Amino acid sequence: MTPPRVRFAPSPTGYLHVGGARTALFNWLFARHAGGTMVLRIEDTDRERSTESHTKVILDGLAWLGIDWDEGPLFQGEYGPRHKADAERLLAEGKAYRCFCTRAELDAQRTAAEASGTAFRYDRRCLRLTSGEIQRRIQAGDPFTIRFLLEDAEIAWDDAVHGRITFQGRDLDDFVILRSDGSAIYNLAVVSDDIAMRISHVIRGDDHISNTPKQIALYRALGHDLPVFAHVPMILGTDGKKLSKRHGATAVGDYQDKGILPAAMRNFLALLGWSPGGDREILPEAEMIELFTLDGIQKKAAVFDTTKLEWMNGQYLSALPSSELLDPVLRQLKQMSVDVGGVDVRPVIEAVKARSRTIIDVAEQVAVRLDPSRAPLDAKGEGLIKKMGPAFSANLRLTLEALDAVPAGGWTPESLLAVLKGVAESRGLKLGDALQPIRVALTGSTVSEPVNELLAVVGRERSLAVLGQVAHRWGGAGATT
RNA sequence: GGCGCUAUCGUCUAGGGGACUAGGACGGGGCCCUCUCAAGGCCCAAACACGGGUUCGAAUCCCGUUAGCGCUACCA
Repeated sequence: MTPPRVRFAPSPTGYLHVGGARTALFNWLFARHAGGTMVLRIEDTDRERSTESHTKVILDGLAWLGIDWDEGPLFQGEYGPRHKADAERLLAEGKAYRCFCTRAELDAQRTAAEASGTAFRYDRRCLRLTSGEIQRRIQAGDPFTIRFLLEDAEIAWDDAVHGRITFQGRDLDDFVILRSDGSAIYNLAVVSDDIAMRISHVIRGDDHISNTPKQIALYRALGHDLPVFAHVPMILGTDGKKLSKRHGATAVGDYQDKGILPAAMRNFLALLGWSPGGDREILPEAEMIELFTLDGIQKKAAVFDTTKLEWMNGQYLSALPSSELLDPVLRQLKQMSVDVGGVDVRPVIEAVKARSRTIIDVAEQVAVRLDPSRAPLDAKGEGLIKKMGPAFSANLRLTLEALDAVPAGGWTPESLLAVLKGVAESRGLKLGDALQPIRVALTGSTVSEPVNELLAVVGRERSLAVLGQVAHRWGGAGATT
């Protein structure tokens, strides 16, 4: 069997949406699995809405997700002459005809059809034009489109995900393939390009199912074999409607900004509408490629569940070594305008990543622990202290005294734990009661890594300084509340 | 309206005639672990849309109903 050729063909009229990203991913997975070729084709024929910056965003988004391609980016706009030639060939062969109907006339027919409750179908009035009349109108400079002459026959195909899908020719009409300005309409452009690029498998969104019979007719009229069609389900918002801006983040870039790891995003997207079978959830790239097949694709639309994405991101975060998290975390810190000086943040990332779901979470916790310009406690932290009552300052003073006596060389998680346990024991305190004030003072939160590790990561000097400040400022206040 | 697609826990899904008292994961609840939280472990609640067939037997096959979604442009 010859290796398959697939394509991802976005139009640069907006950002790379998660739906498009997933379509790209499925194409890529399929190509890589089968040792085939992935073509990237930018469908920029809608000049009004297409922009170069959108193209760049799409390319960046794919790169971020780790989706690469073997040919392209090819720009559909450059193939106008071939599209036109194809249309003219169909015209010459009597498989298409000129239509002089104006937009206004067509609209009128459409509204009339709607009013009478029947489906609009072009009535082929221009097909009945005599050749003399056609010549006269061409000479007169009347604008015309080219319409495909659709045979009244059944059109069916075996979709790789849906099985057999059948349309009746009588439900379709003679659709326009070439605009009056000589540019191709989508259906022609796609077929012309897919033929020229020898695409063997068309993997695209469900919403293209109704275009497919028209495209099949075009393939046949142009004298070419059909590719395999695989129509993948849509991605929906939590309300079951097609995913759109009002659902919040829908662009791949939004998730990058939210601190999602590309590997997690890719894994999550792959599982939206595809399953390797069984209970597998976390799939490394190589395994995904190995396991990917078209018949693992779901027929049903899937709801995009951000919570599960974040869970999955957390899984990747915990599993990844801190060295690999370093760059994205530093980038995030920079964006937060946090300067930690020359300090190596990797140990902090290591200490903190298990409790994080996003890179932003990690960066924030790094900042809390290392940012020298950060005030010891915010309002939330003060509130926590108040809630803890007089015990807070009393216990903090006890542990601080002990910590102060720890030499720099002994400032390790192990010996810190021993010291702290010693204090608690000798004072008859529960370990938690002894440690929680330190945690709150250092992080302004009741949640963190184990306190001994926290102290180690923050460092002796900074720990003692912050603890001292807090003890001083809250020494009396805690007791009075 | 017409045409098409779809239908398993709230969500992502496993399942492709008997292995189903329907499995896993997210989320929710509980317990264990524990200096807090997370992770981890254990447990609980939670679904085959409905109605007909076919069959000894149906979540699985067929038909219908209902619902949702998509398309219905000189957009892609």
